[in-house]
Amino acid sequence: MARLQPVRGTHDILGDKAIRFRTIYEIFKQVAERYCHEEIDTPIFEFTETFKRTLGDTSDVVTKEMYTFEDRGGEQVTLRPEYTAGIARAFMSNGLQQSSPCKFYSYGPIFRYERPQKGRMRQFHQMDVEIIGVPEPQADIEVLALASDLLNALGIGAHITLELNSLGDPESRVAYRDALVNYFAGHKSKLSEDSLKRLEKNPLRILDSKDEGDRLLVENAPRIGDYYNDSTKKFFADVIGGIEDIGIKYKINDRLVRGLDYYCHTAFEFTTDQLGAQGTVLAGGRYDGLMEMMGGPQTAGIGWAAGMERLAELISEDILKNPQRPVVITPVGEAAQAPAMKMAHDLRADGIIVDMAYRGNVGKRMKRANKQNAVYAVLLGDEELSRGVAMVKNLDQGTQKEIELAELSAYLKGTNQ
RNA sequence: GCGGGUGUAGCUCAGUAGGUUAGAGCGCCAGAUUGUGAUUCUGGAUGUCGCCGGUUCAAAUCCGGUCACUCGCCCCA
Repeated sequence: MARLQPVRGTHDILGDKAIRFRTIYEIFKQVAERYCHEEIDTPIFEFTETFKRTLGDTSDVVTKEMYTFEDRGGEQVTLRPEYTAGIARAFMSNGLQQSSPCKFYSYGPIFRYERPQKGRMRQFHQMDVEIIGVPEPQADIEVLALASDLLNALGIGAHITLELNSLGDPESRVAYRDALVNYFAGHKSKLSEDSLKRLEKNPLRILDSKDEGDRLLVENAPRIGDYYNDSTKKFFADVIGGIEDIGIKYKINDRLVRGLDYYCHTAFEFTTDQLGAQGTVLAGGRYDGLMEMMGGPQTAGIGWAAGMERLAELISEDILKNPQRPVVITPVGEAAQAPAMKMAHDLRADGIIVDMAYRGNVGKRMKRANKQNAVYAVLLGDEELSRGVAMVKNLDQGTQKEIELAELSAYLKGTNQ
């Protein structure tokens, strides 16, 4: 048994989970296309450099969470730990500056070597949305509207809050960062061990520390809003005004931050209190500095990613489509086997969902039909064959009726609705 | 990477002053009913008690290690 275990932090998606994933994806696709986003599917691995460059050498994701290996040609490659870097790379590789702005959506597996817990896997799945090449706040508004529409379409809007912040333009952000480092450096003795490290690597992160002592310090820490310059203020006001006009509820959280340098302006998280410690269900922000950092031309970008596993836990039963019920063909006797297979094939060609009752006596086969949640069982034996009919039993009503083989498809379709 | 909890049948779980053959419900299989399911009745199989080692006359039970799951921290969707 030991060796038949899935690798730690991975899971098989089947049954109810598969239905949930598919339902969510279909709704996502529908909503995204309504916003004129196009599908993009980038490779699940890239040169390690692509992620190192963009995420920075000090981030946790790069230093300890990446699945990196050398391929047979000696290249260092990494299973994608996030979407944005790969899509930005694709944007440049394909010369899409020419057709900018671009709006993308994508869905697939993401890999991070983390300690698994509820709502956190090593291979997990994200839906992703990006708008590239639009520096205007309209992109921020649209991307937030898309997120909000998606969560509402999934029926979980009521359990989720949008937390919103602006990290400002580079000038504002640098000014704030300096003020913050300055402030915390003056209180080093009261900072938690984790936050002392953050002070070096990622001072903004101290703001969302869960340590009690840190929180007291954070209370009196400088507020980012006080460091916005005029253009940042205007940009943020435009975003807020835009989502208010649309009727999206939000909460300003000036401690919501992003560690990486290429982030600017809008940062947001849609969170829930129903998933334990992993409350963020969808998160994103603006990354106008990213392309430059990757060696391309300065290009604006904004996007978000949503965690499939977390959403799948939240959505309620009633948005799940019931699987369509099949017709089950039950041959009786050796002579009926081949004609039954042929019948199944013909009915399927007509678009009817058909399964076979493979073995056993009639009782066994009926049992199987029932277990398959079939609408009808179609009995085909010597007697029926000789007369060119099939016995069609309605399993819900327990009634049955002989149908001419030529009429069978039409009969099943006609009453199937 | 750090700390806590848990690991017994396919599933949900009983089972500790260590003691003979390890249990229940659900599910599964078979029969009652060899041309009629879902109900009912009868019967059956569930298993290296996560794995390895130690203590003991004796370990599912106690101890150590290990693996997995789980909750939290870090980080993040």
